[in-house]
Amino acid sequence: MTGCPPVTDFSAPTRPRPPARYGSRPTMKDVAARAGVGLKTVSRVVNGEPGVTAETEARVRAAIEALGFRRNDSARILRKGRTASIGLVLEDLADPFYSPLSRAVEDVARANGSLLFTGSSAEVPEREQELALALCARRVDGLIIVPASDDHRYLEPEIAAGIATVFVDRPAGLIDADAVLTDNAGGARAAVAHLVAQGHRRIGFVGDRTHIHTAAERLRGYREAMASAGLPVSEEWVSMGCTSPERVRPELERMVSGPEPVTAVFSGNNRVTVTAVRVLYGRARPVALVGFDDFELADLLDPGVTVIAQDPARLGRTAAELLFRRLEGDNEPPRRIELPGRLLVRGSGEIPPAD
Amino acid sequence: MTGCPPVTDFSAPTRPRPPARYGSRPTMKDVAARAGVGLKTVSRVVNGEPGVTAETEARVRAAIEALGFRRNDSARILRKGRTASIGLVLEDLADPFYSPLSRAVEDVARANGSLLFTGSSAEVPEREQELALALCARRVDGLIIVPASDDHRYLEPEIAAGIATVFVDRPAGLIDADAVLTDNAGGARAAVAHLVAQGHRRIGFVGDRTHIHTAAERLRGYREAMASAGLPVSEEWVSMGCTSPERVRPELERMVSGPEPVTAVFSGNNRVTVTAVRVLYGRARPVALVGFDDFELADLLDPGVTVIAQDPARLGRTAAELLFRRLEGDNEPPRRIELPGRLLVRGSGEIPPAD
DNA sequence: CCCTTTGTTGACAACGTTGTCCAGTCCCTA
DNA sequence: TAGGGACTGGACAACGTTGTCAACAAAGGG
Repeated sequence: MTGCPPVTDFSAPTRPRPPARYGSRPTMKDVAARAGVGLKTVSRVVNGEPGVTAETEARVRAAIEALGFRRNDSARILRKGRTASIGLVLEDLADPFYSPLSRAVEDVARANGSLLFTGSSAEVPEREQELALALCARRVDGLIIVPASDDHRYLEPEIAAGIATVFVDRPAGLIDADAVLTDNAGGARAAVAHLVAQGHRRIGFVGDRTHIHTAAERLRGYREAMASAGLPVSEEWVSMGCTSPERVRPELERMVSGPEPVTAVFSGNNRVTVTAVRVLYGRARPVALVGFDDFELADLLDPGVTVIAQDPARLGRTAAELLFRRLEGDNEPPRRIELPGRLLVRGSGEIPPAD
Repeated sequence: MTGCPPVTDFSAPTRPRPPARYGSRPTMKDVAARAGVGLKTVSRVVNGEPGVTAETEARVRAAIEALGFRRNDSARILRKGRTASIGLVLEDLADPFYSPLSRAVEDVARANGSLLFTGSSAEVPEREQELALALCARRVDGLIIVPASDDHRYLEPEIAAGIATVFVDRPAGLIDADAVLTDNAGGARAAVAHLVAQGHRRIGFVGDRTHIHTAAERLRGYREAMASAGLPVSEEWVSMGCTSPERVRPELERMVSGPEPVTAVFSGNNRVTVTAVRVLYGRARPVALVGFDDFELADLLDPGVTVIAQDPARLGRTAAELLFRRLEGDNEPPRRIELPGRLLVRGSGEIPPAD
């Protein structure tokens, strides 16, 4: 963050690195020559295939050790067809929400003997496409994508060619594909119903851009819950497109101090919630708050923040498991799996209406 | 977390997935045949090499489009030697501390035209080795490792064979290799000096297992700062090996209520700090707290938590940049880069001594 | 009109591995 | 001693791409 120069320690020169020529690695042929056996025999030893005398195997292993040989998996992949790797395209690797998700995907991949390519789209549709297609060119066996774009037709040839694809957190656009989502509308309904149950009648909603699927769904849930409680919704209480703290803050100020001030706010995501805490906490007239998405330390604040928690690890695990089922030959039509959200009651959502 | 079954929506069957045979993808040969040109001409078009008529190129492109061809990078890699991919071995993908670090590494990789393999060691040394060697077998061009083991001699043949390797957050064990670290001892000294400056004389330290390099360094910094302030350290005030909240809690209780109670605590990492907040906040006799590592919302608590902040994004960026310099042929002897920590004053570290 | 130059194109080997298939060797039985 | 089975080892092609090099056509100069 700051411009402080790094403290660099040029320690005493030691073993100088060899010139790092790539082709200098020994191959099976070299091992075979050194061990005085055929090429295929080395292959057999390396892959633990049967049909090699203990004595021959020992000779081969000695040669491997001596030369520092390691099998070149690129060549192996080319020959075998399967790459034993999958790709994960996230919206933003730096967002902690995706940490448990990535980890869960990795665990499932590992259990299935696969390595994991990871990349961020940074919410830029072109970058998502570029990344996904680069992974396809590497011939990953499958792809797990948190969409940043609304149009995934570019993946059709890839899917047709057999690259299994599962979307997470948001559904695919314009193609019919597997998706694992949180029940956003249901979660939003639960959040609003909870506030209604505390006696609130004027409830605000602050959310992200409408074209983002999760944001739209949560808005829908909000409206449905208000409607089914028989409560009117003033458009003054709804604010979409709040992508940064600077946009959230004035909207909230307006809602709580207008002619018909809201007594409770339902915030549409993590970032909005944090800003809402900063704005709403410590006001003379307390405002109730329920947020969508849990965040670390939400329970340490005073009062704790009541939220609808998603389970990112479970999203990731479910998606990865579905992916590997597909890779094992499951040819059922595309499936949509919705995981429930959970209401975590911590205090901020239980503040009664001020009037 | 809960055992709720997912709500599965079997939507109407649509385009049934093709049998997903891997070998079914068209190759350059197929494209060449369809376009009525030679193999190499297709290669030229795909790679944007000069020497192809506009008319021929159009024919080739049409064939590519019609067949849904995409270059097989596995084969390309085998032929060219460079994989244009690097590996990142983390201690735990699910730890949010590594999110910005991963992202920074990814950004640098992307800028250098590389893809990123990611994996977690889960702090298990064998798993770190297994993962790192698997990445080497894939012939990644380079490796960035957050060590979980104390012995990295297993990497010597790989490094000798030209796989550039940079360690982050903790140095390599028993080999001489590039490392990018935070100045842990320096940060710890700054933390303790800050508490001393507030008038504290009995300061406790709670840290992770001693064999973890960062924990040991922070302990060293604590002792050095106490010594240079001329303050004695009772061993009652020092507690290492605190890996879980359950172990931290009793240690803290003991320190603040013993015969010589500490008036301030320096907590050795993120997780310890969070537990310390839970234990220490709201006590009748307030205890000052400075933590190593920043965490989200540390400023929202009351009082805000004073910390020594690392800059994980900068750690990642620096390591990745060093790695790519090595890949470009920088053969200088291994380097150790230490980045400074920053003291963020928020309140908890400025509580004066209670007595 | 022939020779050279320039520009376009394709045949072929190579990258390092694995699958197929055949040739030995050994031992056992007839 | 010959024949057969079981086991071990190796030659060779193939995976899909790119680098090398040579062939060929068109164009330009003498």
